[in-house]
Amino acid sequence: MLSRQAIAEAALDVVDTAGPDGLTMRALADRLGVKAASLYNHVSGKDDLLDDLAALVNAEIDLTPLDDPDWRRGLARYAHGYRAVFLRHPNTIALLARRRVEADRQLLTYDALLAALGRAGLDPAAAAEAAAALDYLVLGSALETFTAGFTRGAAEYRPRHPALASALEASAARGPGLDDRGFDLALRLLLDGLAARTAR
Amino acid sequence: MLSRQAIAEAALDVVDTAGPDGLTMRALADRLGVKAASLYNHVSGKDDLLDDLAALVNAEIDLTPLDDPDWRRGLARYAHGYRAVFLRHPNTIALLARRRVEADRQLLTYDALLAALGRAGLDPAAAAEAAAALDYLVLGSALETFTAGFTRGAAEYRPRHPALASALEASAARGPGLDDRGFDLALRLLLDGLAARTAR
DNA sequence: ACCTGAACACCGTTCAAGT
DNA sequence: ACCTGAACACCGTTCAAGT
Repeated sequence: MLSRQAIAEAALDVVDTAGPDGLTMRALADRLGVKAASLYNHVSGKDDLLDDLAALVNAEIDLTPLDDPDWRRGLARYAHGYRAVFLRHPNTIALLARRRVEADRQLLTYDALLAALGRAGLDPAAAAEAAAALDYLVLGSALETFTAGFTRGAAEYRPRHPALASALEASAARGPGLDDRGFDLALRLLLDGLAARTAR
Repeated sequence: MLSRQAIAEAALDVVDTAGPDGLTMRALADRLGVKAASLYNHVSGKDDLLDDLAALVNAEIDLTPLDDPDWRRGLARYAHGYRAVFLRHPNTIALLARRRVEADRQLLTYDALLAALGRAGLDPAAAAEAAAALDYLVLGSALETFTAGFTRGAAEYRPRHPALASALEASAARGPGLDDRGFDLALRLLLDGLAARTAR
């Protein structure tokens, strides 16, 4: 009944609902109807569990857009899908950040991305830089959610931080989704720039 | 002797040397030559302490480049300085991510950035998107350090992940600093794109 | 082979007691 | 006003004991 797979899935559930700090071995065991000590028959410790969790989240990333013959459209779709995964599981980011890339699935993801960048016309060194840039953008946008940081209304910021107030106000007038628009803007400019480079 | 300021500075020291998990109230008190319970005379709890820590790290960001009459150069320098701060304190990122922006100094930072983007010719809504994009890039690049994730050599990746192996190999031939180059690339393309927009 | 109870050294936090 | 010792409910992890 209990298995690495089942444990990882339950862990993702717990993190999604209870936050990064809510993922304790005891809470996880509870969700699985078992005692904390039992988990150690299947994972060597919490660190090992987090590796499984990273693999599980990574497996949700759709790689098929990378096969799109229109590489620009493919990369845009891939990046959006990549970001959507972490927006679905925002609590995992702080938990999984700065871990080494070891899961097979994760290596596969980077390999597919780099291959796609190569087919787009970038040499391997340039592809590495572009992949890093894409990674930064996706993870940064999922990590930070610019908007959520500002808890007060524009009017409250106005007296002491007028540029901030105007920006939040003007952005709200365009509707919600400043984070999405900021990401789209950066992604578009990045892909524009890459297209200009491959054209040369 | 003991003060919020002294506690926050000691906390940054502890985080830098002992990692995010190493920052415990007991370890922090130890470094200050005091008992853990004493800290609660100055901060209301660990969460309060992390707010101070966020403000302290944010205060290291140099805002003077934003006054540069050459806005493109100014934004580039600001972004590099911003990133340098988090590269100096990488352990703080996972700790401070996804917290609301409440410290005065942090609000000031965003206000100054948005004002600079306004002077560059962006309307407030566009400035907000550009600021978000810059934020994503800086935090993502500081969070992830693309290179550090791959612990094995290119040769080891080759059989199963050839594009990854080639990219790592070609990048290493250009010298270390793939993370810096990836960030520089994304920043350049982003600023190029913004310049094209303000020109219109 | 796998689950459990009990124990270990650790957390954050509270609070009465000291000075 | 501020520091301390002791205690609380919690951690991750180990291990002998059960089945």
